[in-house]
Amino acid sequence: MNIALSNTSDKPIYQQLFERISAQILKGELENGYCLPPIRQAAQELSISVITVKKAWEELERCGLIHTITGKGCFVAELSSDRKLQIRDEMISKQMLLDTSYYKSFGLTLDDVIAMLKKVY
Amino acid sequence: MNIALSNTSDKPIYQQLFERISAQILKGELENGYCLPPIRQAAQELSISVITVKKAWEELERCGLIHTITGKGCFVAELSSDRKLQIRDEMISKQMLLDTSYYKSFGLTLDDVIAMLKKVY
DNA sequence: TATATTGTGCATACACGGTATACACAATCT
DNA sequence: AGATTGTGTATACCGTGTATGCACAATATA
Repeated sequence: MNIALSNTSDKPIYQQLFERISAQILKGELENGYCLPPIRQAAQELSISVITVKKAWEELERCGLIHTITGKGCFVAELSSDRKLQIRDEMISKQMLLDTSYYKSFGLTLDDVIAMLKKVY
Repeated sequence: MNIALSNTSDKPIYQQLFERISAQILKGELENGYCLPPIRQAAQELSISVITVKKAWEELERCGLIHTITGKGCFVAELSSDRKLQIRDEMISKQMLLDTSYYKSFGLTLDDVIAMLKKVY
């Protein structure tokens, strides 16, 4: 649970937590079958509420990234590398759709965005 | 005031309104010196509260896109085309910085993002 | 000058989401 | 049986977004 959370961020804590863990899973930093720390322990380590951790875990389960067994714990799902890439692309492209609609509303073309992206990235 | 607002959007109404107006100004659809409708009238037309309109107008003023004269109204600032492009790029790149940090956290390279962008845009 | 219009400021209120605490219950492990 | 872990629920607090209403300041107009 080496995760830095910001309470001043525009994003809620459970969202930040979800994004961090899902990124770790999809990048293979958390192995298939790995048992996540108990929600109480995670809550204590991160100095947040159990409910907040739970919410993040629920999001992970909804995305098929972990599976939960009551009384045992929460485990990283068994996913192939290809499947992980697929899920990652789905998540990113979904977000990118929102991001680009903003760019478009200001009249930017694809080339405009790419040019600006090269400066920023 | 031909603006469609969504109350189910993730973004607050005043934010949506701000983005729409600022885009119209920066694209030159609203001419320099143009007088925006009175906040009460705008509120009524859009079926929202005066405060919400006010908040959007304040954001516009903070960005230097309009100037307000108490008792007269709110007017589109006198900006050159170059200045408008500059402001636009500042606004977009600022947002893009946040967007890309999300992409990066999932391990995407610049080429990854560009490739996905071409599909989505 | 008087009235209307417009922007400003403040008080109040409500809804919702995010967060926290605490307790009880279910499932599992030892 | 007792400890651990996940689940569910009730309660509460706070900040933000939103709405309503009223009073005030500045301007325009008759």
